[in-house]
Amino acid sequence: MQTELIKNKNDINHQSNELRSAGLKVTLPRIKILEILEHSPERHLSAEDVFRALLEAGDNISLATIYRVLTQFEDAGLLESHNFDNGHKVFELNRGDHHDHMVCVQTGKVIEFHNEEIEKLQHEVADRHGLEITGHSLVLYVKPK
Amino acid sequence: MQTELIKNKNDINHQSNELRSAGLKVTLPRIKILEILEHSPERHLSAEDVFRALLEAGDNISLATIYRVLTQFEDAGLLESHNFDNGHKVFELNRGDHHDHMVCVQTGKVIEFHNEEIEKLQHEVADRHGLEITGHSLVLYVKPK
DNA sequence: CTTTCTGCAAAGGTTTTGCAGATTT
DNA sequence: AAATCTGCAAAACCTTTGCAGAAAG
Repeated sequence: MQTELIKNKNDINHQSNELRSAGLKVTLPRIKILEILEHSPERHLSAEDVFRALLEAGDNISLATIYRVLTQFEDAGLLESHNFDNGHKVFELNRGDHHDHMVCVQTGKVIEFHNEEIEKLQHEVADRHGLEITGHSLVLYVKPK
Repeated sequence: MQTELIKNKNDINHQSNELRSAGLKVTLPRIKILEILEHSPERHLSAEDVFRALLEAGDNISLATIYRVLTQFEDAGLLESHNFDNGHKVFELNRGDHHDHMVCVQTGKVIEFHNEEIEKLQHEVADRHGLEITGHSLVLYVKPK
C-alpha cells in the first residue's frame, strides 16, 4: 500500500513535469490521459480508445477534450500518431525510439520493429531523387503463417 | 479526327471488357470513372478528385455513385487505395507493378518508386516473427533538398 | 486577475445507406 | 422480366469549434 502510494505520487510528479516542459497547464484530464497512454497494455490508442479506457477507470472526460489534448501532446512531441489502413488514427507515447509497425489483419494487434538497413535504403531512394525525408510511414499488414 | 474516333471506340471497348471481367454491368458512370483514372495526369485521386474531374468533363455523376464504384473497382482488383497521412484516401489504377510512394509535404505531389531490397528486408522481418505479409504500405514524406 | 482549460452542443467534412425509379442483361 | 445500378436525401462517422463557466498560474 505504502509503495503503491509512493509510486502514484512519483507518477504524477513525472507527468506534471512532462506537461510543464511542454508549456501546458497541469490539469486532471491531461494527467489522466497521459496515465492511460503510459500504462495501457496496448500502446497504440485512438481517441475513442482513450475515452473508453478513462471511462472504465471511472473518469468521464469529454471526447472533445481528448481530441484536443492528444493533438496538443503530439504538437509538443510527447506523442506520435499513425494512420493505419483501417482508417483510424492512433497515438502512442514518443519513447524516442524510432520504429515501424506490423498490424495483424486478423486481430488488429500491433507489433513494433526497427530495421536499420531499411531506413538506410529509404534515404538512398530519396537522395536519388534529390529529396530529403521529413517523415515516413512503413506498415506491414500480416497474419500468422 | 478519324483516328481520334477510333481511339475512343477502342477505349470504350477496352473499358467495357474490364468491367465485364470484373462481373460488373457496363454503365456510363463506370466507364467515365475508369476513363478519368486511366487518363488523368495525376494518378492518385480521391473520390472528390474524380468527382471534380468528371464535372469538368461535363459529367455530373453523384458522389455516392463514385464512392460505390471506386470501392467496387478496388474489390475487383482494378484499383488500389492508399491512406496518406494528410487523411485523404486516394485510388490509383492497378497496373500490376507494385510500387511505394513518396509524398512531397510542400506540394502534395506523389512520386512512385520501387526497391527490391526493401521488399526483401520486409519479408525477412515478418519471417523472423513467424508472420506472413498480406500487404504493406510504405510512404516517404519528402521535400526538395 | 489573467490565461488557459473543459464540457457541451453544434457544425464540419467525408463516407455510407435506404429507397424508388432507371438501366443493363 | 430479373438483376443491378444510379441519384437523391438522410444518416453515420469521426473530428473540430464556439462559447460560457471552471480551474490553473
